[in-house]
Amino acid sequence: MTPTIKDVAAHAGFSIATVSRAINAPHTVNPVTLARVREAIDALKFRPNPLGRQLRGERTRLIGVVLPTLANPVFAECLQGIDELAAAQGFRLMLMTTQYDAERERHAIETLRAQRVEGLILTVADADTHPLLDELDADGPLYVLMHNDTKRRPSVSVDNHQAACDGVRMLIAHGHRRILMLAGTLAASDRARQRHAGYALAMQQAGLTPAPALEVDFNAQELAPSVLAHLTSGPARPTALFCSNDLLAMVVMRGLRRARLRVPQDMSILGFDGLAMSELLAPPLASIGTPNRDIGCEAWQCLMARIGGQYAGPLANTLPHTLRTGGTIAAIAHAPLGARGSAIDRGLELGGALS
Amino acid sequence: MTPTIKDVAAHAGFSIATVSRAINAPHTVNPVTLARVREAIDALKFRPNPLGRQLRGERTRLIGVVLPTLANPVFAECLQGIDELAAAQGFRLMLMTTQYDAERERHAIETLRAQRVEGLILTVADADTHPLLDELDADGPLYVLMHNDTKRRPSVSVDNHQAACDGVRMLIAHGHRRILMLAGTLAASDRARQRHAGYALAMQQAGLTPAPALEVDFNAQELAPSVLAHLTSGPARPTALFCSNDLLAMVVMRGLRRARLRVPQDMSILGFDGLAMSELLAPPLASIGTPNRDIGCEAWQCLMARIGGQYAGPLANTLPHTLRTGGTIAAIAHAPLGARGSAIDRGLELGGALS
DNA sequence: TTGAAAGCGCTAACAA
DNA sequence: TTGTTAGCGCTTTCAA
Repeated sequence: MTPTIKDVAAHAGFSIATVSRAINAPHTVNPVTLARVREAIDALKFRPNPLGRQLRGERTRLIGVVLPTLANPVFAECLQGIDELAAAQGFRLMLMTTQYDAERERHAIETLRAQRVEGLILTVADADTHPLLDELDADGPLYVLMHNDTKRRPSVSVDNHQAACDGVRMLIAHGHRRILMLAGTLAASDRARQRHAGYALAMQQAGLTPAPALEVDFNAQELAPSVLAHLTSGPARPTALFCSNDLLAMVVMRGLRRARLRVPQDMSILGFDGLAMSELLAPPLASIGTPNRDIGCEAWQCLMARIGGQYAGPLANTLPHTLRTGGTIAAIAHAPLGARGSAIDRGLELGGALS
Repeated sequence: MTPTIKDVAAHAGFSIATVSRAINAPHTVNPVTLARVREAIDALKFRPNPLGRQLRGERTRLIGVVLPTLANPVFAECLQGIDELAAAQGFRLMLMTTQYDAERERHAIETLRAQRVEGLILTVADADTHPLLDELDADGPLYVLMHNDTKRRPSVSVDNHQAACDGVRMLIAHGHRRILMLAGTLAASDRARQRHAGYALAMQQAGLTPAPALEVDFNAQELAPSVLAHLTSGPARPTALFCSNDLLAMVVMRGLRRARLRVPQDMSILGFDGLAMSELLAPPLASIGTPNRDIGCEAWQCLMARIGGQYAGPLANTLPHTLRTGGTIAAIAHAPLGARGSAIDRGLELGGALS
C-alpha cells in the first residue's frame, strides 16, 4: 500500500531516523545523504503520515470549527476567512455544524477534543451559560468564539447591543415612532438578547416604549397570517421593522409585498448582517453589517496567538460594525415637528460615534 | 493530562486489552468486568483517542471535502447535506477550499491523502482533464465529484447541458429571439461549457444564432460599462439574458436597474442555481434549480457505498433539475405570430420532458 | 474470559 | 553525521 518511512529508509539505504531527520531537520544531515533520501522519497512518492506524528504527541496541526449552520452566509463567510489563513499556515480544519442544537454542540466539541485538535473556533447558541466552555477553560484545548458577544470568554464579535442601538436610533432619526423588532425562532441566543436590549435602549432614550420581539419562523419562507395582521392592521401599526437578520428581513419584505404594502413607503425595514446579497435587492436592504470574513480571520489569529502562548489582546475582541443605509428606509413626514426635530438631532449626534 | 487506556486499565485493575475489548466488543467480556471497566471509564472521563485506532487500523473515519468556495451558497448547501449524514454516521469531515485554483486543488488533495482520509468528495474546476483525478483513480482514496458533470468519473450532478437547454427553450417559448448568455469570469469550468452548449443547442433548434458567452466579472458587484453598453444599445440589443448563475443574475439586474432598464419589461432574466434567496427578490428571479443539498447527500451515500465495495449505481449520477419560472421573464409580444406560435409549441413539447 | 506482546508510522533521546 | 531504540494510544493475535 502507501509507502512508509521504513520503505524510504530501505530504498535509500539509511535508517528511518535519518529519513525522519532529512524531512524534519534537513540541515542536520549530510548533503549527499539528504539527496539520496530525497530521491527515494520521490521515487516512492512517499508522504509522511501525519497520524504517526500526531500520535507521537507532536502537534496535530488540526483546528476544529463548530458552526450553527452553513445555510446562513454569515457563518459561511466566517469559515471562508478561517480557511484562508489555515491553508496558508499549514493547518487542517475539521468542521462540524450544530443547527443551534445544544446536544449537537456537545457532541461536536467532544468529537473534536477526542481528535486532539490543537484549538477550537466556534459559534454557540449561548456562550455565557455554557458548561462545555467552562470545561474547555479548565482543561483545553484553547478556543475562540465568533459572534458570541460575551465579555467572559475569548471571543471575536461586533458589539451587538451598540449596533442594534445605532440602527434603531437611525430609524428614530428618520421620524419613526412605532418600531417593532422581529426575531427568528432561534431567538434564545446571546446575540438576539443583546440586539433586543440595544433596540430597547434606543427606544427608551427617545422616550418611546419598546415592545417584546415578535417571533417569526422564517424557515417557513412565508409570513404567518397572525404576524402579518400584527404588522398591517390598525392605526397603531408599526412604521418600521427592525429584523434580527437579513434573511428574515427578506422574507418579511416578500410577505409585505404580497399584502400590498410598499417598502419603504408603507413600511421601513432594517436588517442585521449586511449580507452582500441583500444589497442587491430592489430596493437595497438597509442593514447593520458585521465583518464576517474579518471575524473569522481575527478569531484565527487570536487562537494562534493563544496557542503560541503570546496573546496579549483583550479577552473579548470587538470589531466595528457598519450601518448600511439603503432604499428600505423612508423618512416619516407626519410626525409632530418638535419631536421629529429632536429625534433627528439625537440620531445625528449618535451617528457620529459610528465606526 | 488526558487519560489513556492505560490509566483506565490501572484504575479498573485489568489489562489494557480487556479495556479495549470492553469498549469495542462488550459481549466478549465478563459482565462484572465490563461494569468495573465502565466505572473506571466514567470516573476518569476517558475518551478513546482516535489517533491510536487510526494508526493501527486503516479506518480513520475521516472524509475530505474539497470545494471551490463557500461564498457561493450552492457549495455551502452541498456541504450542509454532507455534514448532516457524516455526523449521523460518525464520520469526521476535513474541509479545504480552492477558489477554483488548480494549484490549491492539488494541494488540498495531497494534504487530504496524507491525512489518510477514507474518501474524498470534491468539486473541481474541470473534471474531465484533471491529472490528479487520474491519480486518485489509480491509487485511491475513493472519491465522488459534485457538480462536475462528467460521464468519465464518479459524480453527482444535474445534466447541465439539458438544464440550460430547457431554460433557453422556455425563453424562446416566451417569444424571445435575441438571447445572450452571460458567464462569470471563472468560465473555464466544465459546467460553464456544458451550459453554453445547451444554450447553443436550444438556439439552433429554434433557428436562431447562438452568441459566445459574454464574460462578466461579478465579484466587482458592478457591471462594467462595456458590458452594459452591449446589453442596452441598438435595436439589436438582447431581450433576454441567460446568466450562468444566480449571483451573476442579481448583479446584472442591479446594473440594468441603474441604467433605467426595467426587469422584465425591458429585459428578461434567467438565472442558474435556483438559490432560495434569489426567489425573495422583487420580482422573484426565474432560475434553473439544482438540488444542492441532495447532491451533497447523494455524493455521500455514493461514496459510502463505494468504500463498502457495494456500489451498484452508474458512474455518473444525474439528479433532476427544476425550472423555476418567475417574475423576471416576460413574454415578447412583437414577434411575428407564426414564428412565435411555433416557438411556444416547441417549448411546451420539450417542457413536458422536464422532471 | 483475560493477559502479554507485537506493531501501526513516526519522533527523539541516547549511542556510536 | 548516522543508527538504535523506546515509546505515543490503540487493536489484535496468540497463550494462558
